[in-house]
Amino acid sequence: MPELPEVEAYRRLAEGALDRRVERAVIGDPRFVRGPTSPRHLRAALAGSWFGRARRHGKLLVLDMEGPGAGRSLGVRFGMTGRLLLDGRAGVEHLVYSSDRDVTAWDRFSVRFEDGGRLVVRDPRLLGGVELDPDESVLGPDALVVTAAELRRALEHSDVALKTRLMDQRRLAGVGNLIADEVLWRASLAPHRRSGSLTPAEHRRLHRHLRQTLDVLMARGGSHLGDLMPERVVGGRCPRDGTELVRSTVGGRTSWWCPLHQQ
DNA sequence: ATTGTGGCCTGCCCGC
DNA sequence: TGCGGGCAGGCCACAA
Repeated sequence: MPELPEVEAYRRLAEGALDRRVERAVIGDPRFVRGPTSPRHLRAALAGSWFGRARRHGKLLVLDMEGPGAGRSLGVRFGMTGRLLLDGRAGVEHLVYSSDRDVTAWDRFSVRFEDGGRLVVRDPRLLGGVELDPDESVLGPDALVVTAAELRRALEHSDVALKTRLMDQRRLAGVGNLIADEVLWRASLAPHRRSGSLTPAEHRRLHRHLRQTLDVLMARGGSHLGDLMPERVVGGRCPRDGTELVRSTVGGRTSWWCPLHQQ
């Protein structure tokens, strides 16, 4: 599913859409337009402009506009099944929990450029969305570049479960359910640990594994390519020590973890 | 302010 | 073979 590694791949793909004048935007499903802006207003804001920059903040892709719409930006969220295509090419080939089928009915939003190319957001389940001028100030530091001090500030002084806090996009932006399980497994920390209970050594360990895990998953090409992922099934075993994994719900999310080495 | 919960959305998988 | 129930989780509205 689109967590930070996928959205980063989408961002790189979207760089191929820069400096190409928009002929028109096509709203495939009005429900996909989020925020206070109407679909009609969004179309008007995009027509004739072009994107000058493709940025990523956590799981949010931000396309800064130039030309008539200079100063505005288009935010794209991919939910758990969203895919980005540019001129028919996909940013990510495979998405777990989504469908890899080529169904144009799932094209919820697209931008047609004057050169004839298209940037398409394809999302079977409509869990993503596009928003004009998304509020980025509500997002925590990006997980890919978060410093140890920032991560500690995001986690300390809280009785909430560690995993819940890691996935709170206002505290730390970019970590979703699969990556949270993978990082905690690598860092030997139990998902239900109180967020504020980490020792300085555990803070350092978690920060190191967060950065390392994101690097590994981006190199492998997806958030679903972690070492723990194949074992996130009934009867799955810890790849490190062979212990049968426990499945529980933490913060309303399905969590798999090793009861032996994650504490 | 912070935290928890339920609902949205729909393709896909499994069991009958 | 077709059918229906359950499942997946990011995000948001809402409640406490």
